[in-house]
Amino acid sequence: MITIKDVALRAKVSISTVSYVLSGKRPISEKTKARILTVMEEIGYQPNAIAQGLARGKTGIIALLMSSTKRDLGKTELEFVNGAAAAAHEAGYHLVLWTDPVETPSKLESMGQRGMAEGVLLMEVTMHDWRAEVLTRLGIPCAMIGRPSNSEGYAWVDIDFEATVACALDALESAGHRQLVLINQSRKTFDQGYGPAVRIQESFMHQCAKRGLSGMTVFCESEAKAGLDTVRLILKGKPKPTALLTMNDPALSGIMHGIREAGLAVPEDISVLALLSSPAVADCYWPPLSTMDVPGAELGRLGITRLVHQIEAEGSPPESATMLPCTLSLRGTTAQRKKS
Amino acid sequence: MITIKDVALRAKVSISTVSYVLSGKRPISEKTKARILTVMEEIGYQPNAIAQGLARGKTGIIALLMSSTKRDLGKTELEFVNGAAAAAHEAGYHLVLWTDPVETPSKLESMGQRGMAEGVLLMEVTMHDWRAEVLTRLGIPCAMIGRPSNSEGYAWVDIDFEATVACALDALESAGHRQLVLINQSRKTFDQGYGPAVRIQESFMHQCAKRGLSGMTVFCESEAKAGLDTVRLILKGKPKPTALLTMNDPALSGIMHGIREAGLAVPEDISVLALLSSPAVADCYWPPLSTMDVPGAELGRLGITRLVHQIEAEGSPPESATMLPCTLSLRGTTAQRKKS
DNA sequence: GATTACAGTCGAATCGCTTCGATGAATGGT
DNA sequence: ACCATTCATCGAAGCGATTCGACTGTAATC
Repeated sequence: MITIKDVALRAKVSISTVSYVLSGKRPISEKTKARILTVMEEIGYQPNAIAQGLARGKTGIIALLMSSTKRDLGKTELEFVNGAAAAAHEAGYHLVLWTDPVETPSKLESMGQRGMAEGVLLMEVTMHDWRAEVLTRLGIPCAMIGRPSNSEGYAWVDIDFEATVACALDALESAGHRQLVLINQSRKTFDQGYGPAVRIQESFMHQCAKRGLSGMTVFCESEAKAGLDTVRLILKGKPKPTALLTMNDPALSGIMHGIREAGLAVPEDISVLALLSSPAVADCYWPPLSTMDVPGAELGRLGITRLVHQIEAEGSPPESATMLPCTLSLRGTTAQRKKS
Repeated sequence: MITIKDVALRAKVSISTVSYVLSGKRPISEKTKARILTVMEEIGYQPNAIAQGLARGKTGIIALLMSSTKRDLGKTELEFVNGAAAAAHEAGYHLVLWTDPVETPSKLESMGQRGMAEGVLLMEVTMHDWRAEVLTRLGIPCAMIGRPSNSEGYAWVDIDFEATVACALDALESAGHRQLVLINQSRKTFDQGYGPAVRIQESFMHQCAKRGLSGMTVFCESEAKAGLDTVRLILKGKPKPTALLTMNDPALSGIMHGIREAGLAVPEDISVLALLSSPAVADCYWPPLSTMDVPGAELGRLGITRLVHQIEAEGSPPESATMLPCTLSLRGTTAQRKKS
């Protein structure tokens, strides 16, 4: 391994001088600087990141903590990761993946206190998530993608669920729809306090009431079969909905099939709008789904930005929390309500 | 920060004794050991990973190098990551994501030589990938998911394309299909030497010839619209295929739609088998797609296993390279050829 | 012409831990 | 009773950087 010592020896200067050339924290004459730089080039010197980490007490590593409950990442989570990785890189940090489930505070402590990561970005945050609290107590900077019910004083970014629902309802309402059903994720997911499931449902109920729309919600396991069953039940019900909002990508195929099975056409007889989905999913269907797309990459980026702020401006309060709305993409599954 | 020194002071032993308790590399009396362990517990000591890394010259970090060409990961790549992350954790390593594009050897060198990662796992390997070569020259252990044309002497795991194609053709042939078309990815992807695109096509042509099947191949951009165009062209052609094999998930929706548009029913009139796909994608369609699923997670795990072997058994030759076949899932888009 | 001020450089301490060699005490064989 | 082991422990030297204080000239100030 080529060390700073080799450079110093060969350039006939002291180690510290080499270091100052690198950091620029003290003036070094142009002549010396040029000589040192040349030597570095010649012997291919690269400062050792670990040693730097030890010496200056910062490692340049950010941990991405995923899966408090779920084991695998989905398409959307993946976008968080992509966005976060890009942003971390731009901010000069490495991103390490912590995928091991963190069930207990002490486990989190043992991961955090080992000094590898300067900060932690939390994903899949639930309503009663304790991780940010534990980390903060340990003095480890952290930020969240998503937020717990008590998010006061923490750094986070999240989807603006209220705005997302508002946007979805605007579109549907102006197309004449009055009878709506929201197909949420499973009851279990909801009860576990999964933020999107809880907040979308809350906003939906609240806004339907305010607008005088008939809005029902149902839970549905995340798989095609469950979607089929759910939709059968819905279409058997009394006031048939003219539009379905879904929060459950894995169930979509069953849902779409169930609708057709009932002899209904999409979007002529019934509209379908997938919330918190993505273009990639939308394009799997025919007609392509109308969706409200999660700004995954942006959330990832923003999460890192917030975290880096926490790390570098220690002491100062977190930057203002940010909520990003999903963007509406009307494709082929939404239409004006049929005058029947 | 609580250091080993604090533990030593409080337990009235030397620093080295504490270290030996932790590593077990020298015998320590039960009494002393117990006392030290107690102190650690009391003051909540956690060894500093960075300092350990510096001192023993190994960091416990593995880098996952993605996106030499593509910018974002897809579903399958995602599974690699998941599998790799899990395996890395089990082997006691951290996984850091290197997402910045590595266009030049020197860029790779500068990343690698900084001593942060002990080894590198390469993803999205193309036929003429130079990264493994560069890393090997630098003495940095590496392994690949996928393989270049000259894979001799490197550690890699890959899909067994030959077996995958064989399995697919077995299924189709025994269902009476003789006229096949393979819809590959784009010509550009193929020309860039993307392994799966090249090898599947090779195997397909070769095996069709051997079996006396009529096998054509076409390129198709990775988007729904291109799929539609491609399928229109195919169905206009002379000897109409009775089965389509696809290697292009993003184009699938267009392909499926194009078939229906031509008045054909799947699977009655024409079978569709998606190669290198996944259940999640299959379930988006109706009927659910028959697929050959990539064992993504296993490949990720195996890649890490190979890499860890490289790291820990330095000098010894790489373990035998492994190829895993995709598994056939017959769902709703394949059927016996219609006797017309 | 003595004084102050920097620019430019060096040496040594430090970060938290591992590990080698040395030391002293206890054990065992004869 | 003596020498050779083995056990348990300590001190000190790294690992590869950063950074503080000190030192040496040379230029500017009064």
